[in-house]
Amino acid sequence: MDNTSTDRRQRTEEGELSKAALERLALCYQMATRKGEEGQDTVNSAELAQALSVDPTLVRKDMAAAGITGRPKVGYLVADVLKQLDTVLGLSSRNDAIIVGCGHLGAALAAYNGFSMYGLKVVGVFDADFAKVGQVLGGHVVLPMEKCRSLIEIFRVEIAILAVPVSAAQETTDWLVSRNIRAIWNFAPVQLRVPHDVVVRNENLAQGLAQLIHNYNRVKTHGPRTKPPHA
Amino acid sequence: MDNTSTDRRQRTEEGELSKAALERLALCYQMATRKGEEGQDTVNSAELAQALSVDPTLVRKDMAAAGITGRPKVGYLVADVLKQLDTVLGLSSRNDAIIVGCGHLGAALAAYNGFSMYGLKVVGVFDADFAKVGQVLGGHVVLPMEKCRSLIEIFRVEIAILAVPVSAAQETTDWLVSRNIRAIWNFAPVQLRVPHDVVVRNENLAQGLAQLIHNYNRVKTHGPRTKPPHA
DNA sequence: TAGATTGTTAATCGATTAACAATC
DNA sequence: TAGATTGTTAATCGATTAACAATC
Repeated sequence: MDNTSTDRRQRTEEGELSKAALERLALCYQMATRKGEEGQDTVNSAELAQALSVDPTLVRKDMAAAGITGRPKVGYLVADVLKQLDTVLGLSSRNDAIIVGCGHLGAALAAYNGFSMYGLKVVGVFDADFAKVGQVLGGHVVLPMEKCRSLIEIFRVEIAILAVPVSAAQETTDWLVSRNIRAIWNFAPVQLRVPHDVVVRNENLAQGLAQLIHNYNRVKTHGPRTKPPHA
Repeated sequence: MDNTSTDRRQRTEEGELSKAALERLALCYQMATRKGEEGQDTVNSAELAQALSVDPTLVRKDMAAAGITGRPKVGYLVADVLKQLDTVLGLSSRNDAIIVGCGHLGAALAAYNGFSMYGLKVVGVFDADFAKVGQVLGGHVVLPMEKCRSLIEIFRVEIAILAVPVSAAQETTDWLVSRNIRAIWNFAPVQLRVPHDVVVRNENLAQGLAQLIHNYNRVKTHGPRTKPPHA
């Protein structure tokens, strides 16, 4: 064969990754990071599949969709996986973000230092409650909402982490959108209404909990699923 | 037709709700709660569908699968929806749980008071780090791991909320499982290995973030999806 | 009654899996 | 070369949507 890797690069762009595929790829990224730390420089689809409890074919298909090519008999180069997924998952891009709402969850998020790994830099933390203004959370001084507008403009922030109560969520969202926020990581258990060009990711903890409890009760009553994931 | 509603009740049990369906139903539950608070006593599939950005038919199918019957021209009784979803989502069951790991996230979870709504009662909060032991978080005194075993036995706890670092996650899980924990709400970004009869729900924030950023970048580059959700 | 809304069956669509060819 | 592992095409499966009948 006469090509090395240059001409198949285009495919990367067109692949419409499904939500499920994206989740699996994020997991693959984590696995690959781990493998790298352990000194391995390749991973194969079987290992990844086992860790994700899915079919190896599916992993290979996801890899292909993400524009990652492996080598027969070898697997995927960890370096390739990390580099390409960096791009596909958009992890390599640097983005500024603000946190709005400093209840317990907002405070935890403000103090969480794992975001930087994903290219997110928190440049401001806001709360409407004056009692909270001035507190220091994870190196950030909590600012009043009045300051939010100018900060968004100065840093050209387009990403907001929303951790306000349900009652304020929609209103705050509308305000943020009108100030040019284009992506919202929503921790309030409401379905936000936003224009089509604004991206929302809901992190609905109550929903996650409900699902856990449901499955727990199901297993308790009916026993574990007949078909074990991948023993 | 000659039946009222008694004989179609059985169906409730067999319906294998998919993960996606479960998520939608959890959202329906929230919507119905809201409607109830606003004084409405019915909701129809169109309203719900709009709020969830899905097809009305899908809502009706989910309702049917959950064993909820509506009335033509009226919709679903809010009371019916809440009562039946209480059961289906297992919200009405009361369960004791422990929180393991009291970093920022664990602390936020310990202080979060929304769990009780879902029938979960936190009966103990633990950390391996002695520096954290004795702190009070949301009304709970942080206990050392040594106390964990007996507390699990005394309360017959089967649900654990895991908020330890990645490095400790699998080990802690193995320990908890050996002590008879049967459901784990996992906040560490690792895929835990557990026996088939143990239920795990992953709340992988990094994964959520990766997805948000990916979509944000996509929209920024290619513009919003051609097919608007449900304008 | 006429109209609105549910409930269900059939059609479509997309995602996963199986089979196998390609290739290092 | 023989064997392992990727990559791809075809088959299956499940979930969503469309069409329409049932019913309040």
